[in-house]
Amino acid sequence: MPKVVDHEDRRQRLAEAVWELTLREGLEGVTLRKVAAEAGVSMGQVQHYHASREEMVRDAVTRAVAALNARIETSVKAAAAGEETSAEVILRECLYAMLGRDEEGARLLRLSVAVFGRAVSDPALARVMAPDDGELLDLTAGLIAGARAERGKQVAGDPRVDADICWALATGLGVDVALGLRTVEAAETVLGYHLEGVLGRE
Amino acid sequence: MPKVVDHEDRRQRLAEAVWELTLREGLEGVTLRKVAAEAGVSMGQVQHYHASREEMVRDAVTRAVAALNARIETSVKAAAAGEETSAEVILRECLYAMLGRDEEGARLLRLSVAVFGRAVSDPALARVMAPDDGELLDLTAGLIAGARAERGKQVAGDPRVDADICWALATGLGVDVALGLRTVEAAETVLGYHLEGVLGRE
DNA sequence: GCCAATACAATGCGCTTGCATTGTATTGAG
DNA sequence: CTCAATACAATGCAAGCGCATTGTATTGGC
Repeated sequence: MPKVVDHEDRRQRLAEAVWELTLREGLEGVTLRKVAAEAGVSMGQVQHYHASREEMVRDAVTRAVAALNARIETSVKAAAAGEETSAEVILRECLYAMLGRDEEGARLLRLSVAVFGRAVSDPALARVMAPDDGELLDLTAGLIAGARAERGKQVAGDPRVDADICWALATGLGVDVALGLRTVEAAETVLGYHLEGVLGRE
Repeated sequence: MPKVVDHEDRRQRLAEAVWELTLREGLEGVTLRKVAAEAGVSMGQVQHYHASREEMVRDAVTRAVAALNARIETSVKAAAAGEETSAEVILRECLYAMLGRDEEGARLLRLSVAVFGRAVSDPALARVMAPDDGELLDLTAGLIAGARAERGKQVAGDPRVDADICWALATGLGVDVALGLRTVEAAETVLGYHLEGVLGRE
């Protein structure tokens, strides 16, 4: 009976306004009025789609996490579909995706770090940011094992722990990149150096 | 001519109140009134010592960074003064200090991550958080070279890059610990595993 | 055509915020 | 003792906040 609108589209637009504001002014700078202005809608509409500011932010963060996961998945598929379908290429592509090479990646990376900060004192947010239950780790461990086999070098070490380290290292480098303490290229070089050690130096 | 008070002590107490509030409610929860209440002083005193909220927060963060550096230095000296003065022991002690083993360390770690989040959209804060200009990296690189020599194993790799990786990894693990996604013990295990690879597996 | 449900828009309220202002108590120099 | 500088304490204020409320325009079912 009502005016028919695309709810998902509305929420996504609001979420993107929250992202933009968070990047520009931090999570504390996200207010109902500013989000409305940023999205170019009335404050009434914002309230209509979110019961409270807190819920609005949570929705925006949830969507950001989903977008980040989607990007990793996409980059893996893109690498796997290329002519070079070696495990090593996929592994690199997958890890580098976390360092914010392109613009959207950089935005999501900086957004993640901004949310990390708030999640320290907000368990609800921390839960939203929590990584997948080992699925990604399994995938990465498989890629590491595969890449080692490709190189034909014998390397001691549990692939799962090595995968864990790779992601933790990517996180640490990502923080530096997000804060402007390191360029993306420098971070990729460091991560590449580490991978050489993990896969067995040629 | 005036009433004589210890300015440094006043500022330090206010800074600690800011820390506590940041940990409990995030940086956005730090207000003049709350800081005054937390420190058990009047709001007038807070204003007397800080021209603005922003300057107050910056001072508190600066003091936190200094405290963190002091802790690393202390742990290095403590390790060097012990009976086991091997480079490897010092190296481990130094890196583990970043993971928040004791209570104060954990507080400073969580505080750092909280500030990271704000620093993404606040260059002035990012500058305050910026690490020392390679001094720490040089020290760590020296310890890595020393530890390798102790083990008597030939390991390929530039100690400086390896040191860089160690700290970036510690940062990544620290974020996980701060968010409660990893226990301190688990983080230490992972870091220890990485060090085995860096120093040459026995 | 009517009705009820939806999707907003507009306004208002109570509260909190950073900060300015003003008043006052304390001190050491002269 | 006087005086001026310091160290607060107390209060006030405009702005901005989240949220509640109310009004209105649009739609599809009957």
